[in-house]
Amino acid sequence: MEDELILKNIERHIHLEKEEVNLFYSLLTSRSLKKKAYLLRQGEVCKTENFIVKGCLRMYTIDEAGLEHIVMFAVEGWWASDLFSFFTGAASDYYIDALEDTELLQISKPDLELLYERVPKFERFFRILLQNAFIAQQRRINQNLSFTAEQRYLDFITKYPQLEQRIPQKQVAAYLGFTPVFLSMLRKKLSRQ
Amino acid sequence: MEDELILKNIERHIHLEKEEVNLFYSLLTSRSLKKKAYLLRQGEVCKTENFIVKGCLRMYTIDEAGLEHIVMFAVEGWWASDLFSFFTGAASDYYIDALEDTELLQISKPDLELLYERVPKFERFFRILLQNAFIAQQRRINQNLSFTAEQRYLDFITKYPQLEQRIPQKQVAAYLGFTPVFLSMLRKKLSRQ
DNA sequence: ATAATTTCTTCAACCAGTTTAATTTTTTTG
DNA sequence: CAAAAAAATTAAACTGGTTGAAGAAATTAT
Repeated sequence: MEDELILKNIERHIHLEKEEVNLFYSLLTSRSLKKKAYLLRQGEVCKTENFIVKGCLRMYTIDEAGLEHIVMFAVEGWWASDLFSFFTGAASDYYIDALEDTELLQISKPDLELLYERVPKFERFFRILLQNAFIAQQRRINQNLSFTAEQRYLDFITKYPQLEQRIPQKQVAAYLGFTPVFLSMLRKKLSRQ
Repeated sequence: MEDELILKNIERHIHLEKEEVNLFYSLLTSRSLKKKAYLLRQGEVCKTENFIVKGCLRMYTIDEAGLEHIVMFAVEGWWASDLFSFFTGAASDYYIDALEDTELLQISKPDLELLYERVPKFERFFRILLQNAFIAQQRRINQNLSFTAEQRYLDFITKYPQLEQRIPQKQVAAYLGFTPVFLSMLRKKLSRQ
């Protein structure tokens, strides 16, 4: 089943009884997104936490010049949502859309709160999720400060293995913070050595 | 009293009874750091959450080339610590030191856990703290991608008002991700217009 | 106070990454 | 499978930000 992936993901951090698993499953909604379909748009409130069963999402902004800047990618086994908007109920600054046909499992905020009440250890799990997201961001800030474009690209390849093969290169450039043209030059240079 | 600042900070998010305040105060330790003194070094575990009563700290890394890159500043009324190391018990990648003589209020992890047990709503407060730190980081990643150096500098001035007057300019440059020389040129250019 | 150290400024040469635009390759669509 | 659209490559001119070096200003230590 598809559900196995999400269960494995959760049981890396907390152990669940069979009934607790059943309750959790009963609160999940599955959803499909076609490639290019939006899960969230700027100005909307992010109402769900989304676990990716299959496919790939990106979260991004559009700057004044109309350029897209990608804050995160999420593939199978990852959670994707604007946690800020989800937690606070504020309008999101971000878009989230699908780079491939994608299947999700979603849990809404009221259902999550119900879950916390019935199975408090889920609170622990979602706190760990936030912590991990925090750490990943801190790492990225630091790398943007201390790495060259080339180092960032090489790090990207190892951090998101295979992803480069699945998505357009211009998306990689929009994540790394330089132009597609420059990425193309970089790749050429690296392939020569 | 110095304690008023930390109480105000907390009561922005949760309301406390007198006894709860007293318990909280009893778990705080105050500490002074002379300018240039370290609160945390790379490789150490961050054992406390630190509230700044007076002064200024910075959290930074040193890259292979020996350059310092500042991940955050923290002034009066802010919390500073390596949350990752604090939560997980892992060795920190960061240094934290004082840019001015600084006075802190500290709470250790065991005491924080005691506090959570006795006054569960503190759990809420520290979760909000993590959320806010998360949001601030997300904003910074996005700005590093979509803003020019000049925009980032102007944004810095409004986000950390007066801080530029308190610390050496080279620290500002190490935060913004460019050289002190370039910052000097930027300031000259901006003062002319 | 004076000396020593750190920080800031200025300038010129330089380099990493951008821009624009033309061409080719790949992917998507009917 | 053909046509259209999107993405990738290449090259040349350009710009934002760096480097190194030298002097001036400010801070710190004695």
